[in-house]
Amino acid sequence: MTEPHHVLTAVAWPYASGPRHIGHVAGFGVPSDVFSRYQRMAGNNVLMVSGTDEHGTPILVAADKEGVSPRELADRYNRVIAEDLQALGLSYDLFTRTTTGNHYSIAQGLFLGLLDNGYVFPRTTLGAISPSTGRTLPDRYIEGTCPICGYDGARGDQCDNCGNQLDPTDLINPRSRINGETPVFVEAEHYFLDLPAFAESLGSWLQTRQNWRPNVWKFSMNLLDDLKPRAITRDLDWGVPVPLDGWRDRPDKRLYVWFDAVIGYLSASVEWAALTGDPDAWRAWWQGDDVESYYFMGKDNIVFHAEIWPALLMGYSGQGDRGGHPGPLGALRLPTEVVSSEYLTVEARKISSSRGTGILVRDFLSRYDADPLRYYLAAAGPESSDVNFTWEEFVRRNNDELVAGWGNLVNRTISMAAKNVGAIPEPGDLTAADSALLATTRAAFGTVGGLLRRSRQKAAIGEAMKTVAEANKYLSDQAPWKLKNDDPARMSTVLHTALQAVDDCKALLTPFLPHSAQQVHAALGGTGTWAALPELREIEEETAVGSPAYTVLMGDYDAAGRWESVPIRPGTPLVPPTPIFTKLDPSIVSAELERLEAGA
RNA sequence: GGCGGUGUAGCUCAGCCUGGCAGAGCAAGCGGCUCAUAAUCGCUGUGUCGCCGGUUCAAAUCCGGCCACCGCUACCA
Repeated sequence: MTEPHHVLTAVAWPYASGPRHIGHVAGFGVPSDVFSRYQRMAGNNVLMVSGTDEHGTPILVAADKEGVSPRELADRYNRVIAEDLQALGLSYDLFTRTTTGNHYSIAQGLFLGLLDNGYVFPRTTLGAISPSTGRTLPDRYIEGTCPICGYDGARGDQCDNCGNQLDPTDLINPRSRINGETPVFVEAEHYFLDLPAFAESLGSWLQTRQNWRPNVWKFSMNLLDDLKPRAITRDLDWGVPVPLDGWRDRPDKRLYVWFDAVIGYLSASVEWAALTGDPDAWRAWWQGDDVESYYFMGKDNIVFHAEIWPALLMGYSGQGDRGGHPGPLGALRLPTEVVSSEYLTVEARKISSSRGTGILVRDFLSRYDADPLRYYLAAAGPESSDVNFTWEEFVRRNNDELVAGWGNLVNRTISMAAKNVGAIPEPGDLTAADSALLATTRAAFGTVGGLLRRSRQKAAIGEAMKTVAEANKYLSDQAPWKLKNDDPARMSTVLHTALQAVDDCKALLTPFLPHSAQQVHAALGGTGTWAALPELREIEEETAVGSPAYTVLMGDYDAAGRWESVPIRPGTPLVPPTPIFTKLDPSIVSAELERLEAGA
């Protein structure tokens, strides 16, 4: 791998039907940010993009329920979600939304490119329609009596009682779950993506991707066995218009939300380039020879990122089984890796059946800091299997690992140096123990970095915390507090060495804990920004859906710290620090459990 | 039904791809230190590695079968 190169971090788009819970950010948010921050520190050119996914039936249903327009609902939750992600310190180069004029035109451009290359075709299908609204009624919004087992609450796609898959036309007495009315089944013309026309090209591409997490790769390979054409338009009045004569102005035909949502990675990249004043800048992350792209999501999204999105990119680029030619934007690069997480459950044993309630990000951050949550999710997140979040474990990890391990190391080291020297002390000759500690922290940059490049984040933060333990052990062994009177020169050397180790640990932990890394940076006498944070910015633009302005998350992250041991400067003034992490009282566990039981 | 994942110490999990005396952290016990948010450092115990069978000199690891739980199954996004 030649460095520096261009790294696209493509983060799954949260659906703007409501506020998101910590399970969502465990799957896509924190892992993608840890990865991006590391890649930037390692000197690569990172573009991290995402946004809120704002089309589709669930948003219409939620909006109707509240008596607001879908746009108003999307506005509200776009704002809530963007603020939550900002509070977590997720370093998006652009977090935008799917209801921008730019996104509409890019999505339509991909549709036309695919049509032009023959990978999209029209077909008449029988679909369920809500008679009162004329909108497509997805299978899951239809319920009725199961024709197989007689269960009355069967859904249009599957019976929860007997587990059989159903077709909504099979149901006895079908009715809409939204308003109880009887759906009508009508023939309608829709466009389909010809997935079977990608069977060979997807298969040979996946064969080159065997370094993915094994479950993701196997799952993707299995999908190839049963590729069927998939509808990419719907009978809806909310979404991206279909860019064809006779369709464009129809209020009841839109691109299907999954189709426009995955295109968001590309449209957000283009939007970012336009916002930064260089409209072609996005091409470096989509068309260069040194491009790597990593897609972060929960496991329910594998099919879209390992199958459908690559098919769209191939089709547009003229690289499907039937060939073709690149669309107006040019040929586009396929994903380097699809990094999928499993699921985070919350207090599963105690709460599970009650209502499946989660913990909202906003709720969590109103009472606790972002870094302890980031720490928990990085150290104990659903990286390779489902994991269960418990408040007891959260308190333990915060108190015993963050506060007692890392926070205390920072505090004791800087306090001692500040009180006894008042500055970073000069080192004398290093003993074997001094050199060994520094060699350990320096080596950790290679170890931790290697694990992060391979999406092994739990192991990576474990290795970083191991260096913290080494530094604590070094202080116990060298006992600089005993040297104050007898050998002040040796004390200075020990403190210098320990402070250097703290500075190295700070760098190693920065991808995981940006907020506290910045505090440690300042406590060590550093100035300026070490770990940059995202900010909300207002964008003025006439969009296709009539909104004069919208909010995005952006940031300037390039000036931040480097992934290497940087020598500290003796003489830098130090003052006794204030603790960077807050110890939590164990009583919060029962308080939070009660809050959960109350069914927020 | 099909596909994928998970099952290892009291708890949370790593190890399995590439077989070699069963690991880490926490909790528990003992001791040291006192710079630090009573934080820290050292020592100590713990296992039918879900079950049954196979391959092998050797299996948590490879193969077959079974059980339990979780997820996906394409019109939720």
